Amino acid sequence: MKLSTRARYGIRASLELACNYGKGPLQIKIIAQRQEISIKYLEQLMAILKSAGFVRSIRGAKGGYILAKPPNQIKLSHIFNALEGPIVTVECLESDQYCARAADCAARELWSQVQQAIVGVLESVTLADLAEKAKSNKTSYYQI
Amino acid sequence: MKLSTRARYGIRASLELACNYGKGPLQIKIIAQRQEISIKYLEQLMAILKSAGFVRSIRGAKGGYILAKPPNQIKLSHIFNALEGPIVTVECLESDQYCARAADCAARELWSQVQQAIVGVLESVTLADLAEKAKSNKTSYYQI
DNA sequence: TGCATATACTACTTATATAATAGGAATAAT
DNA sequence: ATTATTCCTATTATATAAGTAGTATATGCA
Repeated sequence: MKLSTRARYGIRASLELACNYGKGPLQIKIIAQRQEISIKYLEQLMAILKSAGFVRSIRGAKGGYILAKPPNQIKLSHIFNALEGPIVTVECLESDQYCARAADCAARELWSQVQQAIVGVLESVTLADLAEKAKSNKTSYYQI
Repeated sequence: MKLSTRARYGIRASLELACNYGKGPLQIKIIAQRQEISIKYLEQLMAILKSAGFVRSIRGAKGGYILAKPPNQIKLSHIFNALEGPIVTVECLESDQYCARAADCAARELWSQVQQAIVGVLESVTLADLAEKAKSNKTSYYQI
């Protein structure tokens, strides 16, 4: 039950952008260096975040990425969802029709509770919350 | 963020055993049939659960598997842990020494919260709880 | 205009884990 | 003996993650 690097890197990159909000574009190169992520790999993650509407890109010299919305309007659940797909612990939770036994399934209820717990946390935190915490921490590191 | 079949199948199999508790051994064949799991694959999962001490096996004709402890003494977190390894959303949570920035890392805090949420649910439910729910549900299906 | 700096796009590669499948050995009941 | 069961080990297929690579396109600035 480990998270993929997609979600981890993507959220760390978004956090960099949140901390840089209002200060102009931030280059992939810089983010990759600070967060120790492969530039080429991060490119792909940024493309995902861009097509999901969370970031805007500015091409060419002095270009880079900026958040498309204020950090306090971006919930972690949104970013997570864009990078890893919907938070679904088991497929049968996606639809009542998936399995004939869904209505009476005790295991399904369990996974539903787990899923709700995860969603609950990610829904309750915005990029602004995270950025504030990162900035208030001594060394301003926010890596994983 | 999907669970592996290991955890899903393994918990459903354990639930079968919990529902059969006190009624003698239950054969893999039966469990596999009820839960629509490959017999050979389930064999391997039961081996894991056995070496983790949750089930006992009785070999030979009329043999099968029984829970090694009463269902109310087996938390779902224990079974999950045996099948999927420790519930750790990111590696850096396993030790403070993993990453120099751990102490001040905002992202790490987030994943820690998510992890706690998951663990919280799985710690709060026992096999007995699940079995009771399964039995009280109309059709006695507890699949997925 | 030309050069340096960025992102954009697409394809490829590699490693790893999951999810089985298969065959036969060992054990126990009748 | 025969049948039913678990036990053990090896193999394989598939998917996904994670990263690498190369080239095209856009922009700022001297």
